[in-house]
Amino acid sequence: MKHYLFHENSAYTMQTLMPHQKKMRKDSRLSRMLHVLVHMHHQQHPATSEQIAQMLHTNPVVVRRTMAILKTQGYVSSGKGHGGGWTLCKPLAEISLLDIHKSLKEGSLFTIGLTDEHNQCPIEQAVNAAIDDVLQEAERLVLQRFGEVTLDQLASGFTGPASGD
Amino acid sequence: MKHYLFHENSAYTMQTLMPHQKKMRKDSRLSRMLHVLVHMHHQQHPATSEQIAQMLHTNPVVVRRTMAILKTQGYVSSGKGHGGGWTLCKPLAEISLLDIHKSLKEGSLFTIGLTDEHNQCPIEQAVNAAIDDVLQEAERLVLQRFGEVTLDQLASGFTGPASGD
DNA sequence: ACTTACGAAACATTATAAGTTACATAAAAA
DNA sequence: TTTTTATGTAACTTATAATGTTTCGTAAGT
Repeated sequence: MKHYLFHENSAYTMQTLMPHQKKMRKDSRLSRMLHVLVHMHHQQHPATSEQIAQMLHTNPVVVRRTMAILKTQGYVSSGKGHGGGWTLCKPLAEISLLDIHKSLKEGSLFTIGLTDEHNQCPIEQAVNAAIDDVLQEAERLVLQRFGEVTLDQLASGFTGPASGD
Repeated sequence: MKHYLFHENSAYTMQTLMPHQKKMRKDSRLSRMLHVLVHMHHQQHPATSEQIAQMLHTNPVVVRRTMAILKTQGYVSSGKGHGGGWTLCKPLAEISLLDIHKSLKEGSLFTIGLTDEHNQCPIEQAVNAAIDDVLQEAERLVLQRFGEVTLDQLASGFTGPASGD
């Protein structure tokens, strides 16, 4: 038989019912990599993982891990030893947000998931179809918009015509 | 000094560089609750957490936890003891996907996050603004679409005019 | 040779939905 | 009244993926 420790402050009800924002650990690799790539364009010499890590407030291993992905896609190259580091391989104008997003092979864009889709229940299927329709449409929109923005636009502070909304 | 055990199969490189889909634990509460609400409409007597749990392939506590949120919003009520359980309080036609989505107070819709937004770096700000613009537009789309679908439409297998696309 | 920097493995941390166990409480039935 | 049924809730566990960290190997330049 288990022994439970009970605290005075109610915990779960707070977390479940109270209207506060949840803060899931998000995938910030896209944001980070875009930031890095634009910076790289502004300097002539290679950027070391150490320097990039300081810029991103993280550590060099995390930087290498993510940059390695972009390397396989040909967006950056790396050099070892003195004077080594990361170098941009393409002009910013030829890299879109979509390119980097796809390179990072992030999983689903959404935190919302469907229930088991192999279920035979027609109601569940209708529910899943309805949600999925919407999410797929939204994803298409995101990918399209990402494809329209190239990194040179970010470099000059230009964020697109819909910026102000 | 730490001692490391090295295995034969390379692990990290596989996970980081190989193009396989990631499968994060998603928030399936929306899908589950919609499923439940439509089912509830099709039966006259209250549904117990136990029955619902079997339908959703989970357990009663998870059901109560999520249903409790919908209860605070007036979509369902609960009764204790014999003949108790959960009862639908509104006609399906008056409940939209958006209503339930908002009730669940899910955090950000997206798995993509921005890097620290208080940073002064104009490049980072431009990057974040560009990503955020797109995500906000996509979120507006999702909320709008969710608002257009009511649960009675799901009950009859109707998933909206954009279904086939 | 020495230093620098990437490459990579192994492990730790974090955050959140989901899952689970335990017990209290209320309501209907026996 | 006692028993059974069912919700209410706390506390704890698990699963998952990005992130963080330590350590060692390796290549390249000084």
